[in-house]
Amino acid sequence: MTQKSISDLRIKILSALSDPTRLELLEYLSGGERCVCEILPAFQRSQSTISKHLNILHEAGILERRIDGKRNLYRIKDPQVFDLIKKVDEMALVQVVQFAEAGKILEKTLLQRS
Amino acid sequence: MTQKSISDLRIKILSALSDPTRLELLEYLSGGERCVCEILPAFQRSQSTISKHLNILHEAGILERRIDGKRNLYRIKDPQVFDLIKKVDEMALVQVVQFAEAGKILEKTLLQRS
DNA sequence: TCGTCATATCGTCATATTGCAATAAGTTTA
DNA sequence: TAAACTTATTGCAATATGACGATATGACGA
Repeated sequence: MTQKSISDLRIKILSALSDPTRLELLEYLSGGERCVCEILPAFQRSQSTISKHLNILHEAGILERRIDGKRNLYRIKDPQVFDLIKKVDEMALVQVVQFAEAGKILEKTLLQRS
Repeated sequence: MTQKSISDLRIKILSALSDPTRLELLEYLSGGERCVCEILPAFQRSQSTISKHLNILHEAGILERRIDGKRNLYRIKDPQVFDLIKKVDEMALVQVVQFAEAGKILEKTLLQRS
């Protein structure tokens, strides 16, 4: 049976989110359930690549899949994932701001010297 | 100059967190600033491996490094990282619970059939 | 200045990940 | 049942990652 320890799961979730295409997929699916046929034209990737990315998100328990006739529909399973991404963005933003401030201080220093 | 787009940064942050050793390092450092010489004996990994992991966390802006004499001290730079990990754990927990519940339902069904 | 301590960095191997084209599998339609 | 659709899966090449031992670097003490 598949081991489902919290530690393994959190690595799985974090790894699933560590890819730009997959983050874009989540953003796309934030608009609601979509079938692969709708997703494909929205992304500049091969069908197999998109399918695999969707599967990785599904395996991580982030997406849910539903089959309807010949279509496979994916949707966000746990919206908490967006809180998580928001948190990451906050952290990233702090760094961008710090970087910008460092630039200003450098600029000021150079001006004072001149 | 290093490009610092939010998108790149969030992938960097998420990738940095997608490794069990690095998550353990963060937990270890939640106790406060520690030098590498203290960290090493607490982990079953080679010195070069730990050093690299610390550097990845540093590059992602999660750790801060301070040199004091011949020692290198690392500490958590942005404690928000723990909120983030907590959020991941919540998501992981939901899945574990769902998994357990599914097991119970299965069990109940089997009992009813017998 | 030499040796030692503490740590980073390099070179290398094994493994994982990502991307694509090709193919398979399951549904619907003719 | 065959053909057409839709999507997953497979097989590979290219690249990234993680681990380790070996080596380099930088600070301190003798």
